[in-house]
Amino acid sequence: MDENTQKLPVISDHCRGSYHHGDLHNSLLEAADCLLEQTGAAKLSLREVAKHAGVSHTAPYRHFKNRAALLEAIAIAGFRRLKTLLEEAEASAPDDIVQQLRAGGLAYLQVAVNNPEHTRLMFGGMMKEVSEDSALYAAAEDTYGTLYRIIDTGRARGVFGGSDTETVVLAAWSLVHGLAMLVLGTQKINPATPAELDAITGSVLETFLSGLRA
Amino acid sequence: MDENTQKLPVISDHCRGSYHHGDLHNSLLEAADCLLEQTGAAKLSLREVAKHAGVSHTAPYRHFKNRAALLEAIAIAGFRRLKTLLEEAEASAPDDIVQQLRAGGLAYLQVAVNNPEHTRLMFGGMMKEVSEDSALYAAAEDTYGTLYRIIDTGRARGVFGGSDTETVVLAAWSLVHGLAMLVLGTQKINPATPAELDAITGSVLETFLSGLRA
DNA sequence: TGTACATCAGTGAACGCGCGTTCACTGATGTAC
DNA sequence: TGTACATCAGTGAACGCGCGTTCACTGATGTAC
Repeated sequence: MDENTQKLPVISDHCRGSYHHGDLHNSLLEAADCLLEQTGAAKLSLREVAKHAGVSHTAPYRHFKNRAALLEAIAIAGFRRLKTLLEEAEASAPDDIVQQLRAGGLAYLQVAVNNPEHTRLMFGGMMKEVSEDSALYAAAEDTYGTLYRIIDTGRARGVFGGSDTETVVLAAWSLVHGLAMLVLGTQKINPATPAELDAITGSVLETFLSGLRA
Repeated sequence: MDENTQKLPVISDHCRGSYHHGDLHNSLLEAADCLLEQTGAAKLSLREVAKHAGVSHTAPYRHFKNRAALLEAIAIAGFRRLKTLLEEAEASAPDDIVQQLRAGGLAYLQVAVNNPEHTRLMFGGMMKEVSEDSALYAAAEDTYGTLYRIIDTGRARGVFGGSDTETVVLAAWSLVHGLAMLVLGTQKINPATPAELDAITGSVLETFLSGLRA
C-alpha cells in the first residue's frame, strides 16, 4: 500500500506536503471567488477562504492586509472582467455600434447572472468609501471609460443622438445594470435558461436602442 | 431635587419607567430603520436594535420570530413605500402618462438615494429565497402591478408603443432602478444636491421617454 | 560545490468580541366572577 | 367594586459560535562568499 500510494500522481497541481504553497495569493483569490458566490460578501470570512485554500487561517495575512483588502482585490478583478467584456463586444462588430452595445449588454447580463454576489460586491457600499487614487477606483473608471468610448464613437458617426454623451452612457449603463439587478433580486423576473435571459435582455435593449437611433 | 425631577414632563411619548413598552413592535421597526442606514443589513444586529429601542436584547423575540423576520418586515415596508410613491405620481397627472413616469422616476431616485441600505436590502439576495405566498412577495408583486397598470394604460391610450407591456415595464423599471443603484454604488455618478440628482435623473429619463413616445 | 545566513511564507495558540437564540423568571394588564 | 387568576410583554443570565487579528515561532528558499 505504501508503495502504491506513493507512486500515485499528486492530486493538486502544486507540490503536496511542501511547506510553501507556491501561489497562495492566487489560490486565495480563487477560493474567495468561489466562496463569495456561496455565502455573499457579508458572510465571506478570511478563515473560510484560508481553509478552502488548504492553509492555516493566518496565512492570508502574508498576502492581504486584511479582509477588506481581499474583497477589494476581488472587486478589482470584477471590473477588469467587465472591461474586457466590453472590449470584446467592441471588437466583435467594428462597424456596427448598435450591435456593439447589444453584444455588450447581453454579455453583461450573462456575467451578472452567473456571478450575482460579485456584482453586488462591486456595486455595493464599498465603492462609496474608496479613495480616488486606489486601484479599485481606477479599475471602475477604466470600465466606464470603455463604455464611454463606444458610445462617443457612435455619436460622432451620427449613429444615434441624445443630448450629450455622458447622459447616453449613463442611460445605457443604468438600463443594463438595472436589468441585471432586477434579474438577480426579484422572483418576478426569473429567466430559467441562458436563452430566456438573452431573449428578455434583447427585447429590453431593443426598446431602448430603437428609441436612440437617429 | 426629588420633587423637581418628579414633576418634569416625561421625555418620550410613552410612559417612562413602565414595565411594558406600549408599542415596542413599531419602536423596533423605527430603530431598525435608523440603524439599517448606519450599518447596512449585513451588520444590523437584533441586540443593537433592542438597545436603540431602550429594551433588553431579548425583548424583540416577543415581536419578531428572529432576525430575518425583522429584516423582512423592513423590506415589506419599503415596497409599500415604493407603491405609494408610484400611486402619487399617477394621481399627480391623471391625463399625462409620460409625466406620471417622470414623476415616479424622480421620486424613486430620491427615496433610493435617501435610503441606500433599504434599497439594497429590498433588492439584495433576500427576495430570491422568499416563498411565493409570503407577505414580502405580495408587497413586491403589488408594487410591480402599480407600475404595470400605469404603463399599460399609456399603451392602451396610444401614448407610446413598444412590443408589449411587460417589456416596456421591465425597461422602464430597469432604467430607473439601475440609475439608482449606480448613484448609490459609484463615485463617478455622485450628485451633491437633490437638485443635481433631479437634473441627472431627468435627462436620463428623457433619453428613454423620447424614444418611447409613439 | 559547500556553507552561513538573511529573508520570507506558513503555523498554531491565543486574545477579545459581538452575535443569535434559549430559558426560567417576573412584573403588569385585563378579564371572569 | 373587589378579588383571583390567566395571559403576555419584558428581563437577565447563560449557551455556544465563528470571527478578525496579533504574536512568537518554524521550516523552506535563495543568495553571498
